[in-house]
Amino acid sequence: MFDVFERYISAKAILTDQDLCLIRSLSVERKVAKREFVLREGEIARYIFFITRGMLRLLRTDDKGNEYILRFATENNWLSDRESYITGNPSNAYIDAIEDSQVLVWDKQDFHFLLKEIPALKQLMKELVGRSQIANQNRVFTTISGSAEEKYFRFIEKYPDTFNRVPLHMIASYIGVSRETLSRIRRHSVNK
Amino acid sequence: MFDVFERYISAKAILTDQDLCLIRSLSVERKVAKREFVLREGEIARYIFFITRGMLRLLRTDDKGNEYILRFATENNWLSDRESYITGNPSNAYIDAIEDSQVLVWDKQDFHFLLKEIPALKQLMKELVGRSQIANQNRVFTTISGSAEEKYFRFIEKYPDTFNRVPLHMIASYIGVSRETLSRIRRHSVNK
DNA sequence: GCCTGACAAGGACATTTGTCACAAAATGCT
DNA sequence: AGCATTTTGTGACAAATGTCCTTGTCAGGC
Repeated sequence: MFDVFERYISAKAILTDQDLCLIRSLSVERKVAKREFVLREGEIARYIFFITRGMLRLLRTDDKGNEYILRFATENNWLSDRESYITGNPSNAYIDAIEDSQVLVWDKQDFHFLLKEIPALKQLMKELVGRSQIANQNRVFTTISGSAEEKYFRFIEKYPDTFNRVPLHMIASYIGVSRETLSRIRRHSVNK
Repeated sequence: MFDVFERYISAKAILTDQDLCLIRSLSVERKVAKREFVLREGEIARYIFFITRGMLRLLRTDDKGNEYILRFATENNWLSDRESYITGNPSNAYIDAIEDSQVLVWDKQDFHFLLKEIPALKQLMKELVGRSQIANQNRVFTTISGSAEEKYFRFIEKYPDTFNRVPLHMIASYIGVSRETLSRIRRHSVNK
């Protein structure tokens, strides 16, 4: 399981064998079954995850119990609830697996230690934060502009792999429309 | 003008007089008139702004020419188009002033130099990036959940000061509804 | 192999929201 | 003060979307 991570990190940062060893020594390998939660609302996000296999999602619920997916995360991606992770406050989000998955887990303290010891890792994380800023900005724009139909097709265009792996109602929940609306959109676009 | 910044930065980071001098020496003071642009689509964001007075906005347009406001930025806030600033690609956003404003401007290269020279500044910017991640995440959630009415009242609750300073159609453009819808919401809520 | 639950689709209807057109009020500028 | 522009509100209508409900299919668990 760690070798997936090793390939990833070696392509993104220049690390010594010692660095890798250190990172590995503080990591925990974990399997997460489909529908299993690794973070629940009210808990504090003490861990950062790297997905080596499968797919997880970050989601929130409103007062009526509706789910809103904030992020799909697949292999070779990092995941945590940033808000709780950074602030140390109880999370208002959930993380669970959409497919049977395998993840590497680091404790926040340990990871912080790694960042201090391994500048290349720190640099990589910084780059990723920058990218996530950009992605979030673009998502905000996508979400406030355009119709449900546009959002749907933009999603397919941008995340074709994810689109083919998750049920439609989750895509509805990601773009912020009801699943019935998504059904309608699909029906109408068949005719075209 | 610089004294506003000085008060801000002194409250947020521990800097020596030399640090401050250095920061100041690389800054440019600039007035921005209401409706004046400091960044246009297609330009590269080479500067980072700190607002000492007034209010600016970051916005994008769609193919139909509709405006979507991504961010309101008031006194004591930093502003740039992160995407263009980070990637160096032409921006797909605009920045202009909503009120007559005063800003401090740093060239990207210069600012990068400052970050290298002044760890406390680097640390501060890192914190701000973290907060913007959280804010963006929350905005995505707010935007995909709830009705126009909910979004409107959540905006007022969250940004009462901004609400009182900007025209309503800009709030509509921020939360992603038409201004007519906002008018309706206001009319109905008067009766309550 | 059967049964349950998850998933997708569809119809019917209510509600929300967008669009267009116009008017009133407020504001800024000279 | 007077004029132009901006801002806000409103009505009428169409379109989009949500909600509730039923149905059918399919896959996984036992």
